[in-house]
Amino acid sequence: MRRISDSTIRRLSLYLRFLEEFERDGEETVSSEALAHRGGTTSAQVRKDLSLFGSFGKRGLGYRVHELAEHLREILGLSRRFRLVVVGAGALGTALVQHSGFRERGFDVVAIFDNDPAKVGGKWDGLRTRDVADLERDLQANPVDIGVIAVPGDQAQVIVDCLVRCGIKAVLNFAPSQLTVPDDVALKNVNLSLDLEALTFALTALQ
Amino acid sequence: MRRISDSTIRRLSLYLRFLEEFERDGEETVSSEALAHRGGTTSAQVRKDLSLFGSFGKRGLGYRVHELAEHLREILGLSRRFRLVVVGAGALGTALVQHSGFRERGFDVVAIFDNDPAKVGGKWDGLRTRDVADLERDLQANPVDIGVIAVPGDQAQVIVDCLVRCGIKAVLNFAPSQLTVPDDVALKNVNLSLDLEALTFALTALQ
DNA sequence: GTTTGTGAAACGATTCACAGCT
DNA sequence: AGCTGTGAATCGTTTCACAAAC
Repeated sequence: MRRISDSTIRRLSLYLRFLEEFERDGEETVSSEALAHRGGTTSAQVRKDLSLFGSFGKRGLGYRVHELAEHLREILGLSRRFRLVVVGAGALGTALVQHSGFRERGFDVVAIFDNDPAKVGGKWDGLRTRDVADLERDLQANPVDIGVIAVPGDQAQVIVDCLVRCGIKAVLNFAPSQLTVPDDVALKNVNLSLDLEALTFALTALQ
Repeated sequence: MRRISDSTIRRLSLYLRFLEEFERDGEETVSSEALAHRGGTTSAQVRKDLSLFGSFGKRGLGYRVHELAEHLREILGLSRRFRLVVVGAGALGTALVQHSGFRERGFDVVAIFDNDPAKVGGKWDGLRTRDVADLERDLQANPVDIGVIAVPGDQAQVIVDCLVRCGIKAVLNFAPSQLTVPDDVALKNVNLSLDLEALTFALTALQ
C-alpha cells in the first residue's frame, strides 16, 4: 500500500472524533463538506484522505456516520484496546497514569516504573510504582503494546533500548532527546519546549 | 518576510539544542553536515533553513557555534524570558507547573487557576492555585505572555476566549478540542490521543 | 580542498474541477 | 440535483548540484 503521511493519519483521527460527535447528536449521514468544516480543512482533502483506504461514501448522499466511524477505527487500529507502560514517575509520568482521557479512548496504563527508591512503591490511580530494575523481567512476563518515556533526557536512550529488547514496537517519548530505535519500531516525540518555542517565534515575528 | 513553515521553526529549535550541546563540548565551529547528522536531516536542509533568515556561516569553515546559537535565539525570540499562566490544576496542569524543564529554557509559570473550590488554594511548586473566576482580573493586573490550557475539552473554548480578552497572543492547548481564536493569536495544540493513535496505526499497518 | 548559499529540479501534499453514481 | 472519487493542476518543501568564498 502507498505510504500514508503523518498529517493524513492525524486528520483521520480528527475525523473520527467529529464522527463520534455527530453520532451522539443523532446524525445519520454526513458530507465531506460538513466534516471538513468541523475540522478546518476542505472537502477535497477529506475525500482524498478517505480515498487512500477505500471508497466509503455514496454519491449524492455522503457518508453514513456510524459506518465511516467503524471504518476509521479499523484503519487506525482502534478496534481493540492497547496496554501502555509508563517509565518515569515524576510529575509528568504520574499525570499520564491519572489521565482519564486515555482509558476513554482505549489506552490502559498497566504499569509505571521509576529508578528512585523514594518513588518505588508509591500508588497512582491504584497502580504501584515498580523498580525500573525489574522493567525487563516484568515486561517479559506481562507484555504491553506501547511504551511511554517520561524520564530525564539523559536516561531516555537506555530506557528505550530496554523497551525495544522487551519487544515493544511503539514508543511515545516525552524526553527532550533524539532517540534511536530500529526501523521496525514506531517512535513519536512530544517535546513541549519545541511547541513553546514555535509560540515565541510567532509572538516575536508577528508583532 | 517570506512565510516560514512550522517544520522549519521546529528544526531551528532542534539545531539550537544541538549547538548548546556542541558548545558544552567545547566545539568552536560546526558544519551544516555535522548539525544535520545530529538531527537526522540533510546538510542542504540545514543550510536552506538558516538561509531563510540570513547568512551566518563562512564558506570552507562552517558556522561558529556560539554565534549561530545566539542568532537562533534571536530568531526564535528566546533572548528574553516568557511568563506563562496555566489554567486547570488537574494532573496535567500541576505537572506542568512542577516541570523544571520549562524554567531551564526560559519559561516561567507565574500562575495557576482552577474552577474547583477543592483545588483552589492548593500549592504547587510554591504557587497558590487561584479561582478561575479571578482569571480576567488577575491577568489584567499582572499580564503574561503565554496561556496554557489544561482544562477538560468542554471548558476550553470559554477559557481561551477569556485569555484572548486579557490580551494574550499565544496559547498552548492540551484540551482535545478544536479552538477558535482571532487571526493575531498564535495557537498550538498538543493532543496526546492523536499521537497515540498514530502509533496504533503504525502498529497495525506495519505488522 | 572545504563548505556555504542558492537557483533549479524533484518530490510530495493540497486544491481544482468534473465525470459518474445515487 | 447533490455529492463522491479521482486524475490533473497547483502549491510548497526538500534535495541536487555548483559557483563563490575562504
